[in-house]
Amino acid sequence: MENLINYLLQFGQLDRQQTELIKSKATPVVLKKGDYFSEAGKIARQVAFVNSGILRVCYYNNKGVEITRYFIDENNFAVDLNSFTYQIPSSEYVQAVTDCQIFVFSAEELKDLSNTISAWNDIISQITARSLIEKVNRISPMLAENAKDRYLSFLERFPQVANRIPLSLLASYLGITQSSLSRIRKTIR
Amino acid sequence: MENLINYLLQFGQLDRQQTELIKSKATPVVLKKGDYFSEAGKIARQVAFVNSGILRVCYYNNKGVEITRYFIDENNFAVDLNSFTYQIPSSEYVQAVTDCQIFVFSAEELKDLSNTISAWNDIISQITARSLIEKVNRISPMLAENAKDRYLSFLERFPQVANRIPLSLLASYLGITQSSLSRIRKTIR
DNA sequence: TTCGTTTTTTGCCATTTGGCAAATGTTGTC
DNA sequence: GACAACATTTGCCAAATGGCAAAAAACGAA
Repeated sequence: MENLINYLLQFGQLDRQQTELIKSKATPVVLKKGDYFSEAGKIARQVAFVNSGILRVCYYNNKGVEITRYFIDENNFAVDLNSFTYQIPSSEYVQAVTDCQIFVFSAEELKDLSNTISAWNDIISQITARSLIEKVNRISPMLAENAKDRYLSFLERFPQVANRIPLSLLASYLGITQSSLSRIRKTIR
Repeated sequence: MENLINYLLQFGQLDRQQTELIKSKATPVVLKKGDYFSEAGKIARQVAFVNSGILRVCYYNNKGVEITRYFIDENNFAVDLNSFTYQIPSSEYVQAVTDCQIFVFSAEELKDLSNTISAWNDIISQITARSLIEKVNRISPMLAENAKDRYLSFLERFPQVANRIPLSLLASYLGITQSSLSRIRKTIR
């Protein structure tokens, strides 16, 4: 769980006792490709830290088409914030794109950590803000780009992700059809 | 400043003394259409609460084209979070789209509030998270929609904004050219 | 009102992307 | 290896959007 601890230490000080406590609360879980970590319609009761593998967040739009909102790769937290924070039913799925190892925290465990570790809330809100800012910064420029540039930007930013996910999901993330993405790939080779 | 106080009260309890303190820290500022609240290259040192009018956040992409990332209308905070939080030079502009009245807080004033009002940090991180989630939720589905649907969604969500901003800026927000947006409008009338 | 400036609309054509279905390629299992 | 299941590529054509420049409309100042 060193990845998790190192990640947290970026955002604040934690002594040995505190990191041990955090480790003791983290439950390792293995997800097989295709498994869901959380599902639309249910209330998210857990937070995950991705230790290895790739998750994606997706939903079905009003035309019934499945849309991939974003991918979550190693050393990032995955949580349906809306659902988890306000304990309301989720509108999206969190699914394993590859086999994954994740560390799971329940709401109660997080509460315990919050009560025991004074810096915890601050660390968590920093992580929350940073990861949301990242999402906005990632998605926002895409609107102004054409499909090819969106694909190239993705390759540049996530070279290690692009070749581990099926083309259909990447196309859905980029907001284009898979045939278009396939054609774009051809023009690049 | 009742708008500001009511907005804050959504996120936590504040007694009379605390709300008076907050009001005493807020500096009213008037921006004329076109004025900048903050600029790329500079470090954001202030946070604004929009009391009336509309701001927009924009930047120039690698082709030199001006892109409008989002609009901020009444009863929302405006801040370049990246720049303000980490005190690094900003990469974007915050500009008044219409004449605006805003209430401004400096970093020092916020610090004072944080030191005096125990609930303050919690309120601020809730506001931060909620407004970021909103941005993500707003932008994210747009990628999967065509231009007409993006426009219709915008109208539905911000009917009171659409007719106060120039078509060119809205087009840039929607990720299309202004001629396209003009044509889309025609098909709707 | 009138003139000059800015914003929006329109025409024309090129380019991009989508839709659909068939063909091809890939992978894992027996 | 042979097969089934799944993923990717391709062909064909239609629809959506862009680029550019001119026309029309709206706006603001004198």
